[in-house]
Amino acid sequence: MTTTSMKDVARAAGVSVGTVSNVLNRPEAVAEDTRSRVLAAIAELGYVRNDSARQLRAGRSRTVAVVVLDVANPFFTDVVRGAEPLIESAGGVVTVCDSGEDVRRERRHLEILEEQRVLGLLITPVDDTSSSWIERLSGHDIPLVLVDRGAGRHPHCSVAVDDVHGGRLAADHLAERGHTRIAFVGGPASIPQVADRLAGCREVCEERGLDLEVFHTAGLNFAAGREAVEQMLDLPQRPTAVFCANDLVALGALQGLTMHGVKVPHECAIIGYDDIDFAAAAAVPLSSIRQPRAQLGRTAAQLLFDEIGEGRGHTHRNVVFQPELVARASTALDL
Amino acid sequence: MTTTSMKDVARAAGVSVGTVSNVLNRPEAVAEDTRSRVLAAIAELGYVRNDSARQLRAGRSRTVAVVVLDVANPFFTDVVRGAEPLIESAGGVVTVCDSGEDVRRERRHLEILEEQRVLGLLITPVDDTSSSWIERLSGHDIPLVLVDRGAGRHPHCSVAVDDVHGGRLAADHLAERGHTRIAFVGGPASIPQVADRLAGCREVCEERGLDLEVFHTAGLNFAAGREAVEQMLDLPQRPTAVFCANDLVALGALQGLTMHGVKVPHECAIIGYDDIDFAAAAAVPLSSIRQPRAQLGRTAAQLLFDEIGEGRGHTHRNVVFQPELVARASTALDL
DNA sequence: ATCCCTTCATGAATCGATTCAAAACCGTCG
DNA sequence: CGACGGTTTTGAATCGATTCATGAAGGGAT
Repeated sequence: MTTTSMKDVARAAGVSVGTVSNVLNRPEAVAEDTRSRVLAAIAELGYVRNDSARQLRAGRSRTVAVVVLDVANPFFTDVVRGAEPLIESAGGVVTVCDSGEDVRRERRHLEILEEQRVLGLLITPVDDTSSSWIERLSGHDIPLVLVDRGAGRHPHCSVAVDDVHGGRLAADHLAERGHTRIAFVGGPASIPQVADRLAGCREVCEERGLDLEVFHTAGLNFAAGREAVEQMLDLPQRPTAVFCANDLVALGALQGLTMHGVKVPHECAIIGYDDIDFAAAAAVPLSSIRQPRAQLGRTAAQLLFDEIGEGRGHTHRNVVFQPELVARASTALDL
Repeated sequence: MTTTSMKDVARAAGVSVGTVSNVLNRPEAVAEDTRSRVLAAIAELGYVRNDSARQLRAGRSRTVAVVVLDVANPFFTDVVRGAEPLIESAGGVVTVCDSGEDVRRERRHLEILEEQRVLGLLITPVDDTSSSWIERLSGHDIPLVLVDRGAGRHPHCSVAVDDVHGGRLAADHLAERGHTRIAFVGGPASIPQVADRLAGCREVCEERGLDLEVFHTAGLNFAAGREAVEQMLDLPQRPTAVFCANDLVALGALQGLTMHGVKVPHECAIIGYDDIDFAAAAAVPLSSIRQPRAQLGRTAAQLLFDEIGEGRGHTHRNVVFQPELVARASTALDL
């Protein structure tokens, strides 16, 4: 090994390792000239602290992991961006893990994070089967906050958005625009956000007596939306409006419809969910249900550090935000 | 601490710690019933390996870090997706660091990664001042591969796309569509990709005698594109075509122009760079210069593991891909 | 019964930083 | 000169997993 350790620095500076450690961690407790001698040795040798050793001693790492469903979805990157400043200013290091909406990938990440003894966790669980693993981490004293998801009866902090309400907003909006045959596109159904948004939509459809056709997809991405509309177009009685579980799906649907010559919104309206930046810039500016993305992240980080700070005697908090409708051309009455 | 260590497991199973370690790392070297006794104890106590201790002993972590300019840019998430499978199948753990096109953030990440003794690094450097830090890591035996960027005379592996050629492709295309007043939008100029794309564009403009107006932006994002066109519209002699340094900027520009009632492509054409999925789905489907995103990531990971495997006697390889033009409506002659 | 060989298990040494009780040092005052 | 108080420095113990030389146990063969 060519790696230089504290021992080498100590030797070069003619002091003990304890002193080198002090220079790094409590410089004020070291005499002026000793300190500069040590710093010189550090620079000279190009010494770099070994984080593994520090962590081993400390028993915890400084890492806060954010486990998201899809890093390529701007919704989640915005959530992460919202959380970062607070974490970093608290001396933490952010690491983002992408579960890809796959329980097995999620579990692999959680295993690794547990082995790494992370400081804490912000997680959007893939589905309900995630919870046993989450309880496990929590039982091993790893503080965590559920993101974009209520805690239900589980003993955790959480920040969520009322997805059922969001689903209602979308359906109400379509109903008010005169649509009576509605398609819902999204999946897998095991993802709570998908289920809730659909539930809200379904409530409204039943209350108002609208037809609802559900298209379940394998994922919440571009391709899924494009494929779903292909199926939809084969239907004898084609829906006149599509509610997509998120904006990526909606943009895919929009592209699919356009490719088949179906005019949006005249022949088929579309509404998405999340209101990512791309929604407003789409071929037909996309109506959507907006969630406070950055605020979700910021609040989650806040709750996490509250929990870390308060320790055992901590009372969990569950914050719920309300989504809002953003109406654009894709559901306009006429252009 | 409530954390259980190997010692606890050893005691519970009535064996030595060495044996527990063997069960975990070379199960075939342990007798059947001893092994199951140990595994039972592990399950019973809910024991979880301490990665810090492992790493300390091993001298390296299993983490491969990917340092990108902007995680919210689909270009980079696609590059990461391309690299992941290979890294994970080699037993590595991927961590993504976002420099946000900011040298200071980049440096902070590099410091931390060095302290963590990462296994290797895939990095898209922010600018040339990054290189001193990169040399430092490299000097400390951390293998790294430059991504989306040639190594120049630096002793590293790299995978890049010929950005000068890409810039030429874009400018040639606009020229062939009859444009003679061209705007370039992108920045900061210190980002090599931006500089190269501009250089290629400039070459063509000089060869063909086209007017070129350059708008430097502070970042390569949506907002930057929108703001740049605001300035452009104030010009007495407005350009008839815009070449944007990437698709995010182009989408922003498209939105800005549309908001001001400028018809694309009739009154102003736009061409972007990267050909992200959203480009094809834009308000006006965006012409762009396509790069092999996933392949960039895959190749980079491949080179990294080659270097790790070959050790000291490794010869660096520099792979360069060629970009290609994807013409869509945003530069169409007429609709 | 002896010797050899194979298969398993042991436990001490090691990685590098942190911590803290104890020691060293220095100036001052009685 | 010795005692004392305050400031610095020391060095051994510690965190938890891995490694490897050593040894024990079991099985055949002679």
